[in-house]
Amino acid sequence: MDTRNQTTLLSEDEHRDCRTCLARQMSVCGKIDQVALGRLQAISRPTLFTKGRIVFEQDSPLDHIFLITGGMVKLFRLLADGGRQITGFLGPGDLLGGIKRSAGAYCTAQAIVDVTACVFPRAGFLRLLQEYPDLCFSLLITATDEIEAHNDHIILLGHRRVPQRLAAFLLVMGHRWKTNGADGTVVQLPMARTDIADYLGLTIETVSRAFAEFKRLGYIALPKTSQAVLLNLPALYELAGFEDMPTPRVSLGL
Amino acid sequence: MDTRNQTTLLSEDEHRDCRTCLARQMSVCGKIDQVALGRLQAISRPTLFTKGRIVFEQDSPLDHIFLITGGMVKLFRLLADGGRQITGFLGPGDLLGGIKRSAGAYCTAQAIVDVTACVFPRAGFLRLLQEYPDLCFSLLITATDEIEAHNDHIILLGHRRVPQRLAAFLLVMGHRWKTNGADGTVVQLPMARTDIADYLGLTIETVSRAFAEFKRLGYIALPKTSQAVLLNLPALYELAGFEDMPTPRVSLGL
DNA sequence: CGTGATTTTGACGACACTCAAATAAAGTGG
DNA sequence: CCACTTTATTTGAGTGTCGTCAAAATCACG
Repeated sequence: MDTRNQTTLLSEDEHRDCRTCLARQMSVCGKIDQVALGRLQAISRPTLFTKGRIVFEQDSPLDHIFLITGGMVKLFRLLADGGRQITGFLGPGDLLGGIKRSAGAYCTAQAIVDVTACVFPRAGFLRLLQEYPDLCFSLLITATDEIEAHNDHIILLGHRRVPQRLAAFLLVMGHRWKTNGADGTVVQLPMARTDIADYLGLTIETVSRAFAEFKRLGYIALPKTSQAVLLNLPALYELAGFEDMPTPRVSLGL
Repeated sequence: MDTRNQTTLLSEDEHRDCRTCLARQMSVCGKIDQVALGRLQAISRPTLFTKGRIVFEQDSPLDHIFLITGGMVKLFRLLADGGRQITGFLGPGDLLGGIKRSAGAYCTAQAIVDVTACVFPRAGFLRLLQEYPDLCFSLLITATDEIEAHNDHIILLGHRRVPQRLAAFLLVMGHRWKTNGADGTVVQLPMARTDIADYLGLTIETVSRAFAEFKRLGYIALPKTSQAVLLNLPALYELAGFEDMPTPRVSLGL
């Protein structure tokens, strides 16, 4: 995969004003007053990360904070034994970067499609955090939301078998990345099978077989490998163990 | 197990002043100024939860916040299929409760030994959070620490086999609950095998077999079922995949 | 259209789960 | 304090799910 430095600043006309930003309505910057928002925008640099680009790398310094406005990023940690655990897929509205630490990122962040993000210098962002308690509180809520999401993932890995894991994955993906107008039954899967496997704690073969089984049962269709159509939502909900979908939230990547 | 209401306020002489509290040096209350600390102590009710007592229950309102000063609590979530995932074991310095929500606790918290805790009314605690940004920021750091700890747990469940999981569990337990003077080679295990199993995503039989195998290999000794002595730390570190132990931190339970 | 990477399918084996029984520990009442 | 009950843990035997290894098919890209 191409991981060359393909970071570019977006030109002025591409740099939408915060007031018209789609990500804002769901993210932390949508929960602060005009003054704080102005200060935030003043230190932000809208940036494009092309597909495959490493946003930041595990164990390397983290001097920036990123607020994703478009595209998708995967977070993963490489293990000593050569394994790889993907800890999350992040999209519009999600925050990632050095909120906690300026050195030794816990994991690597990589764009799986072209990604646009507001980039803040860590120092400036933390200064705003001190000046605007609302922003700090908003981040605290985001962080506790993230802990809850991680708890769901822990349950998935600790107590669910293959079909249950894939069903939950498809439903969450369809729900969180619902594109305007879509009802969540057409799920875009921009990540590779390897990524899904490493996210669900499985092998690619097992993931592939699970997809095939879902097709055979008529639960889904796969017009493309990167696109699933959910044909039997009740069955998938049943498998995933969802009574109702979790309320929309934003993630906080480290 | 006895889960009757055995909550009692500690008498005045048992209620140690914050200035002499052992938990304070590691917890959030150790990172705020004297004024904020005074306000915090003013609304705190030191409370005893006897062994087996439910501190709060999954899906029930959460009108309090708890700061553990002694003992150990387990957090778990009951699943629709009858399963149970333990998401964490909390001890002195750890926070739990309704920081995010006043209704619908994510999981149940239960004392596995007698537990002492400072109990704060949620409303009052949140008010202090707004008035003292330092406290809010301190909690944010605690929350991001917790996210990182959950990431470790996700890796454990997603990519580790049985011996690796148990080795990691024993080392973390020995490290985090190190009693004064001890070097972390004598590990207290106040939780049942079932709890360890549900924490590590295994069955009790598998956990028991793993303990037996570690004994056979001379890695550990089990003077009592609730106490392990680590005899071969290098081997356990190797298995757990730890280069060095994570730095001490406090947890944040929801 | 051809090349390389990704995904799918197949055969086989191992690790961890299930079921079942024995042993050990903890709690209870005389 | 001891016999008894109950609960927790250990040990054993057999099974199934998912991982491993290998090859074929499909997809992406120039």
